[in-house]
Amino acid sequence: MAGSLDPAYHRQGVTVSSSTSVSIEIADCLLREIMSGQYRVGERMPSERDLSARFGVSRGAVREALSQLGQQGIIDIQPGGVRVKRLEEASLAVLGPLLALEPIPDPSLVDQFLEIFSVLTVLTVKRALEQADSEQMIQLKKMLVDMSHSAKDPEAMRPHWEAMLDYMAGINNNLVARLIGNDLKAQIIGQMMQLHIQPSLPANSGPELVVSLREAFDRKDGNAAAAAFEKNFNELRLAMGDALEAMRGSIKQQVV
Amino acid sequence: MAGSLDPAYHRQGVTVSSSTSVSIEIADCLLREIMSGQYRVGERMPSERDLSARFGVSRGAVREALSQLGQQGIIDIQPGGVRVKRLEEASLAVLGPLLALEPIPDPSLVDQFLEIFSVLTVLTVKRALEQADSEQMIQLKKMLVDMSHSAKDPEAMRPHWEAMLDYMAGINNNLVARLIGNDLKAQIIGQMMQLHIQPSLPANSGPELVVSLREAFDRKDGNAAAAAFEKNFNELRLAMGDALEAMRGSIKQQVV
DNA sequence: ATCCGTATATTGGTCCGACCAATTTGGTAG
DNA sequence: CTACCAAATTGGTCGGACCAATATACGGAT
Repeated sequence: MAGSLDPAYHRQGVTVSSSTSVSIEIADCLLREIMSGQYRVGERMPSERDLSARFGVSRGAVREALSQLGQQGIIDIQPGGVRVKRLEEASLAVLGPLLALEPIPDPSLVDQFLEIFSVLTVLTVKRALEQADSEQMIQLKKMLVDMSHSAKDPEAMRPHWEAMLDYMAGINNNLVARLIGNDLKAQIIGQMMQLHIQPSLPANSGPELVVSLREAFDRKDGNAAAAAFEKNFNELRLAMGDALEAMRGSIKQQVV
Repeated sequence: MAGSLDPAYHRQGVTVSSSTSVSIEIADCLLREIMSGQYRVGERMPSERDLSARFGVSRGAVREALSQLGQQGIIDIQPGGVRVKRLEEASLAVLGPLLALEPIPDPSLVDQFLEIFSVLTVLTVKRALEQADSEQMIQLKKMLVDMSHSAKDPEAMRPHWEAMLDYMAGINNNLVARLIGNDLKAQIIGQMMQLHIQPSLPANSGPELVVSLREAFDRKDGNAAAAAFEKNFNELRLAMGDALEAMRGSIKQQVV
């Protein structure tokens, strides 16, 4: 029974998005098995043929699944056998699947993500203000005005928040930072949205950010603007931690 | 002829590592075509069947190649057709192939990488010293002593440098930072090593780092240690830029 | 008993041909 | 011009087959 993939499960799918291909399911299942320590690091995994037999799918599907895990850097796939690598050797692409393993994302992992995201954002903001020309500064101030209109409502403010950071990322044309940001957003924020996790920020958080940014923009002070965002991120980290802990507490109710 | 993959090319391979599988070659070729703007963003690419016919390989191989590019986030692969995405939407995994497209890595891209790597390292160092227990501090000081013995030779110092950062990454157990670091190292540093790019740091760079770190370690001052590494990174960025420019200048000689 | 080289078995990489389901596309009727 | 429907296209999967590289087990030499 272990690891079998009966048609019913295949059709249904756990979440609303039932458009999971077989290979993705296999990859997810294998990732779970690896993370549960079922295969020791460095040890050989079952062959593609064995896996295809065990899951009742074709070898091609298993192959695609293994290819995904290989690109995520959690297995080393070579002629002669597939070997499990240490998690520390993996690629950033494992983060998403890793968080998806449990219904509630690991709070510490989310906090780690936010810390990194904060640092990258701070750098982007700093550089953006340093490099912005007068026209871009006008645009930024314009966006800040739009943002100020919904500063009291964190949920309504977020689109403006994201738009401004995206615009700044465009000014500070650092492709590496952008790519990392894409990965982090795609892998984590997407899941948080799916779970409807809405951390409750302090009521004065938004207005304070707007005020600090206005001042920083007027002086074209990158460090000040960066500090404002950093403060905002720190508040977000605290709120997110509380929100996740709250969800953890209420999960038993859902199970019943 | 365009885009064909004759057996001779397959056998030979450009670099020393001739163990490139067909699917990887296809992926590389397609990436070049995409980056050269051959397919407009959002537009449909040739079908898997067309590509397999054009390259003279099986559809399975093309499929694996497309799967790789899909995981790198540069194409969106759905039933109905494969579409090209914007580079800004891609994943961090494209960095390696992107740098490998040209014989000499793009200096500005390398500098962007170093800036990000610097920021992440600074954070890691700061947190590591904040969280280190007494035993770990002893180990750090021990590593610093080893480092000081080869401080004058940048090349001999690098292993100690990496070992210390790796140990600090272990103390500051931030998996996200670690995974990003893995990706960046694997994708960029590997290629730099392969090209034997050795930026010439200022002679006093190493000793200065050692002195600053010793002082910071004694005070268990994370900010000071982080600042020392940041200074070191800034010097590295300058030196790396010079080295790459020099290589760019001498490349014409190689071509002749 | 230990070590080492060879032969066999296993494994990943590729190929071919086929079918299905979803999407796209084009045309047709309103 | 729009809305809708049917055919063509496309990705996803399947099964079987062969090859080259690797791993493993066996047998001989020390």
